[in-house]
Amino acid sequence: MSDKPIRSRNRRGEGARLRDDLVAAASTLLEDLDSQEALSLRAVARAAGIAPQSVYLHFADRRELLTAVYRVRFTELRDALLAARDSRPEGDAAERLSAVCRAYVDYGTQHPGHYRVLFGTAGTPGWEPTEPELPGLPTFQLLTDAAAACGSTDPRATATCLWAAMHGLITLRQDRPSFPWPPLDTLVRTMVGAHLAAAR
Amino acid sequence: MSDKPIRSRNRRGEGARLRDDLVAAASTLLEDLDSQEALSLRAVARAAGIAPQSVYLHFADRRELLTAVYRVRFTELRDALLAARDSRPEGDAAERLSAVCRAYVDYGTQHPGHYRVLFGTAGTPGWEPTEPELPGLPTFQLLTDAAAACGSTDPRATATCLWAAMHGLITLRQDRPSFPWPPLDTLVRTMVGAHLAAAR
DNA sequence: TGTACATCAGTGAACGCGCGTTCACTGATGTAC
DNA sequence: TGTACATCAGTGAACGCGCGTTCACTGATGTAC
Repeated sequence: MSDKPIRSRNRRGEGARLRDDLVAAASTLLEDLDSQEALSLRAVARAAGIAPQSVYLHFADRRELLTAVYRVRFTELRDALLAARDSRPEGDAAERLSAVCRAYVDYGTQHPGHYRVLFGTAGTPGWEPTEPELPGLPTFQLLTDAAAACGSTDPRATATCLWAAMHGLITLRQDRPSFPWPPLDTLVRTMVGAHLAAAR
Repeated sequence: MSDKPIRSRNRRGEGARLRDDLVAAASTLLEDLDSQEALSLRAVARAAGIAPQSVYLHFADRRELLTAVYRVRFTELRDALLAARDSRPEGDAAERLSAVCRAYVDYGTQHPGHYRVLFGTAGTPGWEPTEPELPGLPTFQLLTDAAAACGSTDPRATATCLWAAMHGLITLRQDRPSFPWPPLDTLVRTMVGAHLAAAR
């Protein structure tokens, strides 16, 4: 129950290590929280074994720490989707679309806390609506391209619907575990299958 | 900027009015919050023009107040869906399904704060996973029946996918307003149309 | 009809809590001379 | 090779805040006699 885990001071010149430790500690804590708003800077400091004010050595404020976590998670998800896309031969468009969707749903259901950092209720820390750069867009393009390859007449609408369906499935399943959910496999096949049927 | 709006004490025997006022004040505040966790009992008391401890005259704790709001919202949504279903002749199954979905998405996009109380991240206050009664199930049945009438081979999977898609659409649109969303009409038509195509 | 009293609809004051953040500081360690 | 010193990696102590909740209370009002 000690809130002072043994943690030795970094050597001179290696202070930046604490930054990584803080991001890691925040990630771990976020796994068990309902939203990033529930993560306190002091809890991160406790988990990392340092004084609360030491967080300010590496982050200007709480928000900046959360943005750092966000960047790590976003890269993770993008890599998972790219790997799924490239695991299928170019020719089989329907299989490729299914694989990408499956990877997205898997990431969300297997790492609910990580997923919530990316797409949780309170928006994305550090990426305000005013910010011109939309980090998710290139990744979303991956879905649009896959839908287009399947013959969708409106690939952007199809991709948006699939994204919404997968996001809804991930979050509802997590938030309402007592609902009698059909198996994940069935659901993903049903949602992708429906849009494939409409494209034909 | 006064936090003491004029509010006259209820007459003897009419103390229950405060209860309604509190639910109304909480509802108004929740319209502008990201989740029910962000709603404080003290803020509700301020909005209602009473002392914080007076909330305890009608609710055992903060959670019970939120449950009361939840009940109001759930009835609202159910009535909206029933009205949409009954606005179409029995024969046209596809139109009925579309109307119900359209009503659900409309409720969610027109009252984002209310919708979040019902299906927000942190779960439903007062309905724990352990509780046997699932208040949403009869309402969900409405969607399943409509899907079955359209000829779906697995109405429960179809209804679940549609629910997830609509939920995802509502929440993502709200949380990521800077994403280039296609028009709502197009999206609802695309998602319902896809499942209708698969059912044929 | 008058009055004592019970009840009702609240309030005043306070509690301990965790929070984000600021300021001044300390002690170890590498480096210039 | 020795030492003064600058830098680095943090900490100690404190701030004001809003929170949920508890306890004892007050003053108006309806009612029984």
